[in-house]
Amino acid sequence: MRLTKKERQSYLSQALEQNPFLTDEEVAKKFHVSIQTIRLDRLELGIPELRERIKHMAEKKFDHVQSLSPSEVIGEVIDLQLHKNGISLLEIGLEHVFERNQIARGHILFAQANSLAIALADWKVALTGNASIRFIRPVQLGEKCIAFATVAEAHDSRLHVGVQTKVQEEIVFQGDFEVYRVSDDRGN
Amino acid sequence: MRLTKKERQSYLSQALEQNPFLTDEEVAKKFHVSIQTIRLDRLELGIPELRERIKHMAEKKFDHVQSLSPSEVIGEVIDLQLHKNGISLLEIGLEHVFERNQIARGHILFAQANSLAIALADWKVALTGNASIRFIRPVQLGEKCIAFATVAEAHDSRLHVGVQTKVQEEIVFQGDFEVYRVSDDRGN
DNA sequence: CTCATTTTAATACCTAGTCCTAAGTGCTAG
DNA sequence: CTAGCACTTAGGACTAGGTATTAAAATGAG
Repeated sequence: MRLTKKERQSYLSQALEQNPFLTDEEVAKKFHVSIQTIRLDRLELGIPELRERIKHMAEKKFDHVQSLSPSEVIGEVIDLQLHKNGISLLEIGLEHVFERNQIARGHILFAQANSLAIALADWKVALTGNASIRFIRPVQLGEKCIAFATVAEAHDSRLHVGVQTKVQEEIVFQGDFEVYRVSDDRGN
Repeated sequence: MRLTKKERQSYLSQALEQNPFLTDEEVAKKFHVSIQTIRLDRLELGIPELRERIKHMAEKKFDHVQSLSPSEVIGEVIDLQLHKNGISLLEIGLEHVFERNQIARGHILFAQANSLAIALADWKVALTGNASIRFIRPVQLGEKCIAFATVAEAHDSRLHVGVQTKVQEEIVFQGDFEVYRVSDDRGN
């Protein structure tokens, strides 16, 4: 016997995570055991069969594509009063962090704040002009960031928005954004 | 007979595009024809079976996730002298722009500059502290952004980096980043 | 040696198909 | 009216990649 049951099962879940397209037969050969053993393993580990795995992936992708294109909205706007204030929520996931240390990349927090600031402007086309920002403490994987934006100054075609992002009452990010309006067909 | 063959086939491809998870049986009921008819239709239209459709979707998603996690590297670093200067290239694609007007979202340019600034620091863990930035002109879909970063000040654990992003000699973005070092196990 | 765990085997069944042959339906042109 | 054609439906055989169940081996530990 090569591996113990536990070892095999741990390798199995790894392998399927890395390549979900493997059939039971293929992994069975890899581990030099019978198909049935692999199936028992999957059963115990609660890993669904190939087709279900694939289906779930496809469903996720489908949801994703339907709901938000990757860069379109970072964070979920949960409250918004145009030209006044807004709140956006973002849970830091694996796709947001440095692999090495599980700390959220700066531009993710920036993107959340920036998106919110732009959403505050009730203009067809709004862009960011200047911004000055401060990353106060690193944000870890899994933390929920709540960005609070308030309009400090409002002009015809310019908005000054202050954004504070907190994790559990603790400020982690602060930024001032100057958002300006574009006259539709390109402008500025 | 409800629909002609052509009509049915056109609705069929539409329906499957909109919801690729439909089985032949389900659409057969929808169109009040037999399963065989639907299968003939798919054959003629070159539409693969449910499982293949789903698999292809999953594969696409998989490729995506494998190649670049959306936030990991924004822009391609083409030149880098640690603690001195660096250059990064980014071609604005569909995934970077507002749908409405094909202008690159601010945080994309920020992300490119931020990634480059952090790459300049030869530290295991480097994070952005403060930054002040200026979006000088909107960047359109398809434009190639070249970010030039130079270190203005270098201390033990802090780096001041200036970044200028240009599209064909024209400055579109400017930022000053303060990058700081973290003593490995979390720190700061 | 014996007992429990682990592994393998064998069988029936499932879904969502493919591929193939055959037969039925509806309409049109001679 | 009927032969011919396009279209539709039906049926059977086979497929992959399983589930679920039962049963028999193999193996290791006490």
